[in-house]
Amino acid sequence: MTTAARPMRADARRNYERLLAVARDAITEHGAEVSLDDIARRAHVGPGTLYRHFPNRDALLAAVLADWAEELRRQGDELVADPDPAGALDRWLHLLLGHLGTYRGLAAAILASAGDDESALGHACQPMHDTGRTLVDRARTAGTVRSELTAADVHRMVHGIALITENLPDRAAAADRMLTVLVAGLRPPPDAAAGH
Amino acid sequence: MTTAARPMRADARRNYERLLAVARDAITEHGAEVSLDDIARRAHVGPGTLYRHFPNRDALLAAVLADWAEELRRQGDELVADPDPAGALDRWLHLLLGHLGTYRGLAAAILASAGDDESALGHACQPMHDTGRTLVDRARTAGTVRSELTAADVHRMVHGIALITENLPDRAAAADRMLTVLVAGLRPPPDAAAGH
DNA sequence: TTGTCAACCGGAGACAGTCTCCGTATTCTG
DNA sequence: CAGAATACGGAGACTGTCTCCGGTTGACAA
Repeated sequence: MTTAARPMRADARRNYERLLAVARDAITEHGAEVSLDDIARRAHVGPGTLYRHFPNRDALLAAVLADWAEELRRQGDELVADPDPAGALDRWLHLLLGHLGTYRGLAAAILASAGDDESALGHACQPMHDTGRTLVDRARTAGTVRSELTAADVHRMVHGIALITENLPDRAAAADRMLTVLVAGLRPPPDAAAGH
Repeated sequence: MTTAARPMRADARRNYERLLAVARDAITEHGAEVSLDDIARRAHVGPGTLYRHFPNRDALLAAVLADWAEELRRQGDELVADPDPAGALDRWLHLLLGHLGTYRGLAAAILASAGDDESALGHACQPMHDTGRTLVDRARTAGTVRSELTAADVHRMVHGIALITENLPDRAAAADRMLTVLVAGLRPPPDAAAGH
């Protein structure tokens, strides 16, 4: 309909794959803010070639994260099928936080791209946001999440935890402590349903 | 002892003041990541002059934030004097979050400088961190904050909230919702002291 | 195989930002 | 007012982003 007018030329496909592989390594090693020209150099390709295949950093990130996002979507779908709203949400938040720790700078990039229709990364993360919305909404309906909270609020907070812990020496432990606080704080205050 | 070998030369003092004033405006308008060369230009001063007075962005930020930090310290001291540990901490976190919203990029800058002895900004924020530590420690001792949490954890989370809300259209409201979650989540689980 | 052309490559270079070096200018001091 | 101490400022080195376009390569038909 819109794309795939013709299969890629062989050299183009080669370069595309090579760039993707190099980018994955570079981002693993140096975080999501690694120099793009550097990736091009490491892939033995001119900057023009990189920018032709990936118009901007977001697009490259989105391509690198394709599997990542797919895995998250899959696991999210399982949780959506889980009959326990509170437990499923809890596990989802842990899952999400773990995934956000995969690369440095990832949470910041996703946060910045959220809600931007132009952003390839934003598009790539849509399933993730959808899953979150489903789980949060369901939990709120079940009364295990404060009524005033948006699904976006909750996701944003998880991203925030990833953000503020990513340079800590005891990252995982600190992130865990904070997520515990978040999960506990999500619940409505005990006397919320009592009054009136 | 260490500093103030001699009063500043008149032209130096003039430039210093002018840079500070221009920087305050620029940061208010464009956030903490505004171009330093641009600040120099606006102050009708060469980049060299700016960098002589403020060796790096942190130093400039620290100077701009001097009043800000002092005000926070003052209000923090009042809260330290408050006999109610839980209430004082609650008010402190609100206060802190409000202050962190003063300039865009502020929370990120402070977060990055925290625990760096070389950083002028880190040094400028020391009183803020001290106040936080006092209030959190006291509240934890009083049993209104989970025992596993560090004062740094709590501060970091407030910074996180500032960070993730700073570009939202309904910043203040979202920040409020999230701080409510944080404050609620800080409390130990109801059955924590019961068992055993 | 060869010719043709659309598709693709790569790198020069424009632009913006950080930060330094050092010849020149200004201020202070006696 | 002269000399010394201090400060100025801008050229420019460096890094990173991103574009433009002359030259090259691969796909396909003849």
